[in-house]
Amino acid sequence: MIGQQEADSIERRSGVSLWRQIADRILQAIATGDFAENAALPPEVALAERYGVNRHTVRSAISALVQEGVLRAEQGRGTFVLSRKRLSYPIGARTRFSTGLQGQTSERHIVLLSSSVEPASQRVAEGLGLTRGAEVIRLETRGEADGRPVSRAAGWFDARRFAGIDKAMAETGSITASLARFGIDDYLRQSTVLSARHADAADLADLDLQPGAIVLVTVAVNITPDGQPIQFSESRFPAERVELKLSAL
Amino acid sequence: MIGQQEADSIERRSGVSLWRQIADRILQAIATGDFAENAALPPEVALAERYGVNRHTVRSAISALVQEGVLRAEQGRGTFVLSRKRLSYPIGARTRFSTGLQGQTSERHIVLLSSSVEPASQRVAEGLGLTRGAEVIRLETRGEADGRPVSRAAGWFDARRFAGIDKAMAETGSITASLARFGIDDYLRQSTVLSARHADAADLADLDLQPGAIVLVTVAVNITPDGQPIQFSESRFPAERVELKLSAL
DNA sequence: GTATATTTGTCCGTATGTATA
DNA sequence: ATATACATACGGACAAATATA
Repeated sequence: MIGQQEADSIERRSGVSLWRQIADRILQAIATGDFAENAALPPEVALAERYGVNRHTVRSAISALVQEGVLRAEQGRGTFVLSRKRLSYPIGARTRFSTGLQGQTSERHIVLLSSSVEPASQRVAEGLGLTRGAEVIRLETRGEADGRPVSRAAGWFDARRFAGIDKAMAETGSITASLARFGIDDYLRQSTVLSARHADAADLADLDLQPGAIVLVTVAVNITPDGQPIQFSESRFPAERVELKLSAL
Repeated sequence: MIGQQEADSIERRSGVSLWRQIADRILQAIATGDFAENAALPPEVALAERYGVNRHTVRSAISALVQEGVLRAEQGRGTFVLSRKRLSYPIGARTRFSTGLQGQTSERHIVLLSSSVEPASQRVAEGLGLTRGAEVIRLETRGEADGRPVSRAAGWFDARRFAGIDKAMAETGSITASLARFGIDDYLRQSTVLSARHADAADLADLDLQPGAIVLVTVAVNITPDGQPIQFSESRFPAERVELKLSAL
């Protein structure tokens, strides 16, 4: 026999593009365990030879699977099979970062990335019941669990009522604890709007994602039990690592 | 002057790849209105000449923007700028398709695509409080608004309690009306788990999407007011057309 | 620490296929 | 039918990041 022929070989002019056939073969290999989770795929040139195509054709297949969140390619290192387990992040009347992930991770915390004072944009002003342009404090945070980023959030607060919350946040590492310093013992989620999109450049950097990754985006308003809006927020979650579990609001 | 030089020309060996620079230029052109919504972009060869690169480099840029949900390429026709308005689909204690979209669309309805009887899988059985393998009726539906698909759902019901719900659904075009025939006047959303992923081949066909599109996925259980589970469902929403608005559960 | 090899990323050019106008 | 425009595939060259000797 001259030349190894695989049982389920790729076919030219079959109506299905070569790169798609190769991508499906790789998916199959992952499903059957031929390529284990977190394991490195053979180099592109090796795959090209195995499937009898040009390296660029293999690259198209890999590129598609990177987009689909199955693989991760790292220049100079290799291409790896991603793991598929997700954290379940609860969203409900009392959405809190740390307590929500309890039991799912051995460690979790919030890092304050930056804070600033700025005039309220239209949507922030609406959410907080302020006039547009009123001063608000903006806190940029990242949530991490077991060393991996699981959320990236911007929170806005009325600068007059919550002057110094940036300092409180830096010291406590907790929104809940920071609000407590201002006499807020309890707060509720008033509204949440949820969407999904591809990660932009900032998301990629903040959440350590690969181009093509998906982020879940929540835009929310928190209020006191008696109905005063206290926080407007936009959060982004890497869809490959997090799912959102809606509980009673 | 030999050769037109644009003010903000693309730069080689600037650290940013040519295709990314071109993608950003296209984004900018859309933002400034140079390329209007739903308008066709110039052909690839024209863009290649405009930016002084090979056609493949333009293709890389376009490909990235298609992935990002900004453009839509149609073989033989052209490449088009997508519109960015989204429907806001409410999810809450009483999530209903038709009433939820009222006011946002002039027309909306549910199409029953298929129905079948099958043994309950593990997760369906758990959701409905049945034993695994118990007979369940599965309804496949698509929600459409103003002629465009906005959701694709599979719903499972206990086959003994809801025998004939497939027929009811075909006649009424409404889950709520169908359940009413079985004496269910009201039902509540017990749980919802939300995730996002790239559309697979079935999603692309069902929802009329382009490869690389994102779908929001909800897995939910509906119960009667006294707590009996009646429906397990998995719904997929095209993220480019729908956002989810969480209301009180 | 440095050179070398490995591996993925970018860009070009060419040819051909396929869908649409 | 013909032309247009996007899609696929190949081949080559070099750059950039990483791993290894």
